[in-house]
Amino acid sequence: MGQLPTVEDVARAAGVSRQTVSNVLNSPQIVKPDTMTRVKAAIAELGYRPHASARRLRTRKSSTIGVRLDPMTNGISGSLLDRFLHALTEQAAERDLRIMLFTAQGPDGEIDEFSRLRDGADVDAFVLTSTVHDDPRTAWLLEHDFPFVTFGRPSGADDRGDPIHPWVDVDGFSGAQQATSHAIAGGARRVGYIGFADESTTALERRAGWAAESAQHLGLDGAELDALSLAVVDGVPQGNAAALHLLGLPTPPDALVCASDSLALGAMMAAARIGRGELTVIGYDNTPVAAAVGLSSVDQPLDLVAQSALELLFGTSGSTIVSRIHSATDPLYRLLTPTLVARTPTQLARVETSGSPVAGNHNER
Amino acid sequence: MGQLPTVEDVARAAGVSRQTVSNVLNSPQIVKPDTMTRVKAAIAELGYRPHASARRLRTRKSSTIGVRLDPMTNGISGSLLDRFLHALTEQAAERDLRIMLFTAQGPDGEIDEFSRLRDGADVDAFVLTSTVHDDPRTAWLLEHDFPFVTFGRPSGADDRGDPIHPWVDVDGFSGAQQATSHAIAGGARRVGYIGFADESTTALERRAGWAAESAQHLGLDGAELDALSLAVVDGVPQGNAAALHLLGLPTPPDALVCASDSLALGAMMAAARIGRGELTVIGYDNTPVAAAVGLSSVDQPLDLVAQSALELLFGTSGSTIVSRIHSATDPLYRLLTPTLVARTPTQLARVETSGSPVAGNHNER
DNA sequence: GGATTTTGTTTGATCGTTCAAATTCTTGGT
DNA sequence: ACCAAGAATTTGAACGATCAAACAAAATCC
Repeated sequence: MGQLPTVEDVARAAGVSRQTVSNVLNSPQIVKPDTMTRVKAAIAELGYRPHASARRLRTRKSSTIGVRLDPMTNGISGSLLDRFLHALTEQAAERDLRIMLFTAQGPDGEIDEFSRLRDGADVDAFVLTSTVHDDPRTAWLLEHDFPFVTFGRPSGADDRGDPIHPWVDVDGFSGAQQATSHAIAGGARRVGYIGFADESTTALERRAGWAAESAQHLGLDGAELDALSLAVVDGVPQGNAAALHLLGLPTPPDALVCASDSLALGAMMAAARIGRGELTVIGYDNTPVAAAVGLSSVDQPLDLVAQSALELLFGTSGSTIVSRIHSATDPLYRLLTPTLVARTPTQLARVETSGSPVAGNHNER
Repeated sequence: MGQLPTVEDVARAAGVSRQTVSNVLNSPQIVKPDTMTRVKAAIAELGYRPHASARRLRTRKSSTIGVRLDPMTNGISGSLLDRFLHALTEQAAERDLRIMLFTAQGPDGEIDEFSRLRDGADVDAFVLTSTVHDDPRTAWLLEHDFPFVTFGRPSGADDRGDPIHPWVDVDGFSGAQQATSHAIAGGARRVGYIGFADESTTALERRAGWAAESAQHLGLDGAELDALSLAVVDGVPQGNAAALHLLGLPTPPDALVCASDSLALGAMMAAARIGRGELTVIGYDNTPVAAAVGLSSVDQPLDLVAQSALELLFGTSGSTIVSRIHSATDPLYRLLTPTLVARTPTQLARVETSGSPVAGNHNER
């Protein structure tokens, strides 16, 4: 077994020319059925596979998508992006696309990498995650007219009517609304909300979803809603503290909707501790932790997000970049709807049944 | 701005030949300082970057490492592999290597992908994770003489004296030992252990580390150790149940070492519920969850794992595969030592101080 | 100083594929 | 039967880089 077989070898074995072999692979419709089978047999027998780099050199496309691996571990919810990466890799495989990872220090470093990967013809497009307002990365890519999609809508702009670039996102309004609705269906009359302190679209949307549902079905006004909600930094301790605060109010909430599973986990623990283990707590992102502790959570359809992202770049099938003109029938974005995964808290449910709530205790040292 | 510049363009601009430009990039030491600067200036001015695919075609190397993205989300601990992926990507970037992801259904599908990526010259080597006993993947790669490293030692074989392939692993014995030692230092006299039910090297090692430390410093014999330990499937509910069992014994343990953070989280909750919130519980893998709930945990040095993996493939520097001959001075494996991250359970500790209000601000609007 | 090595640079060939144009084979109409 | 038009296939060139060998220039030797 010396060299790997090339088109030349296959051609000789099948008694045809190079180009016909190439046609069998790339333009099957123009080759006669007869020779088709003959060539295919030769390919199978020799175990031929096209040399990816040679093809890329000639066609000037890499069939590869660049994705930056975010250096910061975003705590529990960080796994969301990892799950997205999984989904993207799988969806990409179905189109014979590959995912190439890279890292970079800050936005400037990332733009450097963009430039390097573009000039080296390493990737055909980028998928960006965790974009921010006025992101310099999207600006650079737009300026250099290089294909990309973002997971997360461009904040601030008119992202629906006239999006400045393709994006995919999951409707946070709907997610929070569903969570709230579920709490109400479970008998809650006052649903509290623990959200993010930042001004991101995500943060605003989710709170708005909770507020709208609460206003419509529980008849709460703005002031009451403000009293029932808190905006904090994401994290378990923060969720814990926030829940303790809300539950300590004169008229405390009888359910809690949280903007992340981290916050929800903290809230869950707080509730259990002060003897309110029965309290409905709903998280967001449906992370493994939520599944592990039996926490209801809003699930983002990451498979669909990945699929939609590829559709925006490559069309409904194939692996060739489509230059997209924004049209009414075929918008430049996809807004997907999340679903609520309802769970019964296996862990903490036992707390209430096992009698007295625990006064947890000091750890020495 | 028409075409991207090529070596030809740079050569013309600098008044030299193609090859000299190539030498400046690949063999800087053989080119005269004078022309060197001239060529470099031309490169900078034209913004030239080598075309990766063309180079790959000629050199028959891709400077790319293939990594399979495991389809199953391994619960809380699954993020360990994601963190490894981050580390690997960063380490690879320092050597101008890239990571290419792929997915596959089962070992056979993965071998298919190996074959495809190898034949297409897409990757120079593979990094394998979560290998199993008699793994067909390593067998295939060895048979086809394709470079690879595994994260995780080949179980069963004489992995140290005469390893059948390069591997990197983290010493589970030491990790469990450190965890146990830490518990003893905290005053524990009977340290319980909740481990994995499978027969993997990992499972055996970690238990052995705990057992050795307990035997040496607490004077426990085999029977006592058996009574203090339990082997279960990984997961929060399992950890919970196991902890309840152990803590319900006539002479219960006064600390628990667990083989994963999932188990530890379950154990922690169980302890808190039955009024033993002060119980020392130690997890494994130092996942975000552990950090979030303030759980001491054994941290695997994933940066070092990644770095070592690349060293085994490419030597101490550079991006060219080295065919390695096993020698005593330069072993074919790396066994790394984990470290214990000691934490005080922030969540449960805060209960006792109980009063302190919320850190977050109210949401205005 | 001339022969010999060392060092630096250039030229043709090549990697494996697809494109573009040229060629041969089919088909069908009159 | 003939010729035009289409279908199927073949041939030369090109993608952008590096390799190998040839060449020119400078440094070393006796």
